[in-house]
Amino acid sequence: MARTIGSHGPRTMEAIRKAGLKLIYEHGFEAMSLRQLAAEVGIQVGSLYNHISTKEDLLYDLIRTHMDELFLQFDAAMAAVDGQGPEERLRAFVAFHVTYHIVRKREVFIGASELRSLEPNHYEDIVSLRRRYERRLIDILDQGEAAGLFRCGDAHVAAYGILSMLTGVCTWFRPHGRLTKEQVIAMYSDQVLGGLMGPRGP
Amino acid sequence: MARTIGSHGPRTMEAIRKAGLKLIYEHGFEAMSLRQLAAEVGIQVGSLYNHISTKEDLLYDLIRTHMDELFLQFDAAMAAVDGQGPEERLRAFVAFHVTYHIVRKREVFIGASELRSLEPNHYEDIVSLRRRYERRLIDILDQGEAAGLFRCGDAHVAAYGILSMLTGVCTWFRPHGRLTKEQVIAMYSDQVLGGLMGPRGP
Amino acid sequence: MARTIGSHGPRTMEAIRKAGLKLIYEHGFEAMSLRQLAAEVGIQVGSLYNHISTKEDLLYDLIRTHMDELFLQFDAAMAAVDGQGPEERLRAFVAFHVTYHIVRKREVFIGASELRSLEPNHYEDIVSLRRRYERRLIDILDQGEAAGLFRCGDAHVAAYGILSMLTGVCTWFRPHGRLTKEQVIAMYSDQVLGGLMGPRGP
Amino acid sequence: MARTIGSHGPRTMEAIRKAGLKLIYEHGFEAMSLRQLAAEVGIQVGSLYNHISTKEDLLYDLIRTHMDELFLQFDAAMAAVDGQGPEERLRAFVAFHVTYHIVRKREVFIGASELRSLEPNHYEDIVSLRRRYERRLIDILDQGEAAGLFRCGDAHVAAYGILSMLTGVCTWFRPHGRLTKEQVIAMYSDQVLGGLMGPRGP
DNA sequence: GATGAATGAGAATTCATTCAT
DNA sequence: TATGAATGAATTCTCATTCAT
Repeated sequence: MARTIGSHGPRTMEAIRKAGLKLIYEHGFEAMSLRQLAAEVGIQVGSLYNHISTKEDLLYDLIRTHMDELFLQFDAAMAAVDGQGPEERLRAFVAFHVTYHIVRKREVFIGASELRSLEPNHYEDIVSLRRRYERRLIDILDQGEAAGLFRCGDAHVAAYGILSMLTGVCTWFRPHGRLTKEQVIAMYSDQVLGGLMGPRGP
Repeated sequence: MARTIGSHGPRTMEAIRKAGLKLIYEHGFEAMSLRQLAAEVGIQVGSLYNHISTKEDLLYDLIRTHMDELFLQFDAAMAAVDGQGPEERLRAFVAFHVTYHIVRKREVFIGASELRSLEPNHYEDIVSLRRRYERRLIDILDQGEAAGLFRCGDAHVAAYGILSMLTGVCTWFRPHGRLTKEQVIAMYSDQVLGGLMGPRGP
Repeated sequence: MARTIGSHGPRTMEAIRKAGLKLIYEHGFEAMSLRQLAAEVGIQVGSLYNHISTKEDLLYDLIRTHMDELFLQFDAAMAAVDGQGPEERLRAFVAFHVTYHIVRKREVFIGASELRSLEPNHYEDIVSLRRRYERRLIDILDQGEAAGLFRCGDAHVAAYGILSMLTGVCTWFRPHGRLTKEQVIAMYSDQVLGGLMGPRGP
Repeated sequence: MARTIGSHGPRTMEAIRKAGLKLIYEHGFEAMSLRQLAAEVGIQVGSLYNHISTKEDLLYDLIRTHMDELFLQFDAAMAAVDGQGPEERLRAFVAFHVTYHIVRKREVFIGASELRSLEPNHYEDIVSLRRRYERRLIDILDQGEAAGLFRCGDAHVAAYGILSMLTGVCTWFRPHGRLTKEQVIAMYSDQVLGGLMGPRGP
């Protein structure tokens, strides 16, 4: 007998993506079995293959979609400070990055920790998108440096440091914890700005 | 850990640890098979069990050893600034943390990304060590805050941010890259100190 | 066979038979998947079942059709030498068999090598048709033996040998190769006739 | 718990080869599952992989071993007629080929019908051995033709015909059937020799 | 200590087939 | 008739682990 009633094609695919996101986040991509995934979705293992072509392909799909969304939301967020100075733009970047990494913490975590499991082509694709995103921050730092506002030392290294610091929130931030998202953003904005504009060492 | 006394026993165990470190770093713990490991060491799979009791046990051994080493070296490094002020101690912390994370980048990476694969007991053990290490930094921040030197907002969150930023070096730092380790330490020291002592936002 | 009446039904069924013939010849029946078959035809897998009832059923249909055609053409070919002597009839048999096995090499190949995959009933059906065909040759040999023309030793065994020899052409004959079909027929006629009428061993 | 008592390594491998030969002959390579094979041997499926590296590899091993044996026995058989004339050598060839194809009918059958399932490299390897074997017969025919004894028409085509005829015995010969192996050899020797030395067509 | 052969569970993937739309 | 999504059993192969030798 075929087909349980309900759950049409697109709906099933959406369920697979959702379940995949959850399970990969919780157990890691290698550790997640398609058995688990199918069970979570409520279909048979073989039925997965009506929607995905490969386990790796699901991973790529999730990460790629996340990267696309990242750029989409980034552009929207930065549009609000278009034409403004490097300080305002850096503050906007911090606010956006922290927000996105809190709201999409699972996508973000997977997108950073499971790259190893991508096929070479897919790997290259994602890595180049990540570089392009880093570049966005580096550009802001360069502008700030050019304007005599920031002292970065090295814009690339400063950017890596800032990104690492901000991205960390997806690890420890708890929605109803001691601090609100806004407080964290305020703190980290000060810390980042202070780091680039503050006093130099001994 | 199943360290067995014998003729070339310790030597073999050391080879297993070395190979395990390499393979787990390269492929991830789940993705590394004991067959690969045995091949890398140059023995048969079955022989591994004369030295380890479990695959998971090897992972725990590697991480635990790394944590012990971390504390050992931390204590040695901080002894040099014993009795000095928070700023000197924070600079010493930055220097130590960056150095360790560059030199032991594989241990550090595994110790952060493969915790998921530990048994509950082992997991708790390592996580509490990590918390204890974080605590060391938080203490410095607290002292700086108490002394009116630092404005952290929230010492825990500030510490997480600093740790994330500094730990990032194990991902991107290349020994013969554009910047030396010392330059990176100088930059990040300024950035961290500036972040805590610099101007506040709008 | 599940030939369904309809608009482009027969055309689709013909396409399925053609594609099936090709794929089974190339990969073997077990190795051919219905997915491959559907793709070759240009429809979806499920749609195949509007035309066939079973994978095995398609195989039987192909082989059975081939056997029917074999007898049809055999009768037509032998009608031309009706009433003539065993030698002429044997030459006609050789010419017919070689021709058919060159022209229909895929059907012939499948009809010999994929019998194993037929259901018991279908298997019996085809095997009995094959025996009936062999019988046609044995009859000719018997007549030649009775007429004092041939010395077969054992008509069955002689027939098996002749059939094997002639059937072999479907394996190695290439349409534009060194020899024409007519040359092969001439050679093999001589060889077969010589074998039955030639000198006896030591 | 590991290992059932008995059945050491080489013995197990021999059992696998024997069971593989039987099952592939009976069901075909594609249709034989490793489940079946393991069950026939009396071990678990996974244990097969202590002895073979791949299902295809087992097939290659069986066929390659058969080809090696074929040449070994061929050389031994032909040594007995070394230095004799083409007629004696052809009779020896017929006797050898028929005998081998009766005694090793399963190896022979597999070696002809399952080539499709070999990897390209393995396929090439076996096909070239088969060509080399055909060459042995062609050489005899060429010598007979040169000596004015045989009229082949085309030595290659004649050889293919002879090989097909003789090889056929592995399909229909039954050890305790109507004819003994010796009778079949005698008949086919006459038929082959007659075919090459007998009268030419109309 | 090392080896090689075993286990049994589990991996991803493919298969023929069904059927509501 | 065709489609797409489902089933459930089967496929080859890999895994960590055990243990007699």
